[in-house]
Amino acid sequence: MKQGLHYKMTVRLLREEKAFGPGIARLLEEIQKTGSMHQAAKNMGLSYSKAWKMMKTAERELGFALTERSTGGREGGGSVITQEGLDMMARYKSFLLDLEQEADRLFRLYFEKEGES
Amino acid sequence: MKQGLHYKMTVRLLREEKAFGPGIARLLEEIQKTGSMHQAAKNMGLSYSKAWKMMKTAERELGFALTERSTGGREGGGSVITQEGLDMMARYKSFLLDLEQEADRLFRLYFEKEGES
DNA sequence: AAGCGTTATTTTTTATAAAGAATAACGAGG
DNA sequence: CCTCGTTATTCTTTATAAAAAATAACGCTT
Repeated sequence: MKQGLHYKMTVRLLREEKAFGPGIARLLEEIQKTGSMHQAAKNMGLSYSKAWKMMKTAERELGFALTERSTGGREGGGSVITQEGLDMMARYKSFLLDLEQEADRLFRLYFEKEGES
Repeated sequence: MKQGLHYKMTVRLLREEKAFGPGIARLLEEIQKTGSMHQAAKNMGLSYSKAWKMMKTAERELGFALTERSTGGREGGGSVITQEGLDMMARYKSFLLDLEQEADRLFRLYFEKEGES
């Protein structure tokens, strides 16, 4: 099938550097599911070291922890999302969802209507 | 000054590959100003070879020419935007402008209001 | 004490993107 | 026929990003 013209939008939050975007959002979702940053990275086809750096940068830029992480123990440890992390996830998701709705509308308006007056 | 939290949005049009985005949009603007793809690339700190590839890819994906380009002549040749190119520029710009307005509103709503009920 | 699977961190390797260099063609004008 | 500043194209080099590898620490369980 021949692909039609479409759009792709990405939204990132920044302070001095990248603080929150699609990558960290997805990572947090996977952490919620798995309880582990290691498994989360694996699930999204991302190297653990990259995931760890993303998390570190995001938390530094935001100024608060997105996850509470612990090492050791029977299961080796794990990660849980903090309350502030959950809050960020929710805000970002809402922001994106609402914006996508408008983007869809505008794309149709400017690229698919073909001036039917 | 310490940078506050803000957002950055990018919007691209695609078919199979990238067809139109901020790069090609800026390039076309500079071509309009200068009449030359060479000078346009230079103005935006882009290598000519990269600019040329962008143009080639964009036109192949869109299926029509964004610029009419000519070599030779006293001034060496140059590039002018086609009618369809102007049309794309206008649509993309409007799309982005309208969308940014909504994004600003939503960013304030979800990240700056802090729930004053 | 040993094992487990995690987080933490740095270093090395690989992959990808862009820049840069090099060459040719073009065509009006001198 | 020579010059000029473009476009056109490919190849090589450099820069950047990500992956991969290698250790270590951790703390619960056996």
